[in-house]
Amino acid sequence: MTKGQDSIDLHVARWAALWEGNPAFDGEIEGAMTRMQFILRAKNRRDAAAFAGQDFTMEDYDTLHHLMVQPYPTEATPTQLAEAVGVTKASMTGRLDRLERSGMITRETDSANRRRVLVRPTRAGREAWDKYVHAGMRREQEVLGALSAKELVALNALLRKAILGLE
Amino acid sequence: MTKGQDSIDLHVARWAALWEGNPAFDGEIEGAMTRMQFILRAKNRRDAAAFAGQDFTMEDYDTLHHLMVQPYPTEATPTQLAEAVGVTKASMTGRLDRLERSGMITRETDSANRRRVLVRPTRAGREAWDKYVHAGMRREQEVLGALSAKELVALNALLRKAILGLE
DNA sequence: CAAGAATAGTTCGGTGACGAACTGTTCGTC
DNA sequence: GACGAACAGTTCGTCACCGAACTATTCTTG
Repeated sequence: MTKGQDSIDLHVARWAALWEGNPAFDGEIEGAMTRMQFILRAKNRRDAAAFAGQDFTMEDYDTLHHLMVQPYPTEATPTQLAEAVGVTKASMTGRLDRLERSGMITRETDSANRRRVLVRPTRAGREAWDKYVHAGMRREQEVLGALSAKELVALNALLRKAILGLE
Repeated sequence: MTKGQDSIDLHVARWAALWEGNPAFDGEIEGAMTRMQFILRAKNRRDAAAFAGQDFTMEDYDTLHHLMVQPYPTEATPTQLAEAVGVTKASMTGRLDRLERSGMITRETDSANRRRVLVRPTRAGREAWDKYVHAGMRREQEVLGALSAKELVALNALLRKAILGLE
């Protein structure tokens, strides 16, 4: 690869050639979206490899993780978890079924509002999370490892601005 | 939301509190990854909405799109497409089946290497792509709409650096 | 040049996600 | 305080995806 160019530069250049002179195409937008996708995919591949061939899956960890990091840690409802994780309530039911079956969480109907269900991690759940969280953070740091602390701050500033435009 | 803070700031602050004093946790890394996920999710939701309730699905478009933007446009193998799109070859077989059934592409075994299959868009395929590509770009521009041209360049510079560290 | 390794694509079985429909509970309001 | 709307969670049917096994070619090498 030419120095200073990544594979997405090629992709964008190729596409730009098809759109020559058309102002509707913005290579910087296309590049930014594609690059973010690329980076997240790299992270996901690493995660998948780390959990491959185990009984404790990436989804299990993902759900457990969001449970541990909730505003009121160690307690959340299925709907809250579904939103945090980014899946539907129906999918969350399935995920919680599995976690409950393997003894990682408990489900208890909230006595104050009997429609709600309170999900809590068990001791085994906490331990499973604790076992994997460090390696998970290490993988995240790996994929962004080329950036200095200052650059990371700058990156977050830009991303934050984009998000504020959406919220 | 406090001025200048996005929802991910809250998420990171909450998590940081759990890790107080532990240098293994880096809020900037966590923030950057979570924000990229957030932005791509926003894009994906918009795309899903645009294709909802139609016969022509988001996956159909996705596949067709990568076919049109290949190095040799209008011709690619299933494996190339699978890698470009980010699914397995098995999944790509299914996607191509559907596109072929609906007359968007043709499959022809390469006479020079009869293991390979050459995928090409039909006229209908090109037209379908053309119909959706503009709106798709508009959606991408929407989710990054808060950023100026300069900021987009800066964003790409940072992301590029991260990717070069991975490639 | 024959036999085994590598490659391209497909088939198959299983899993997780989704939207829609359903059950049970609580809220709102007249 | 009764009844319809809203809400929380689950169930159900369908669909796309994945890894592994399989078929058919082509490459390699002794």
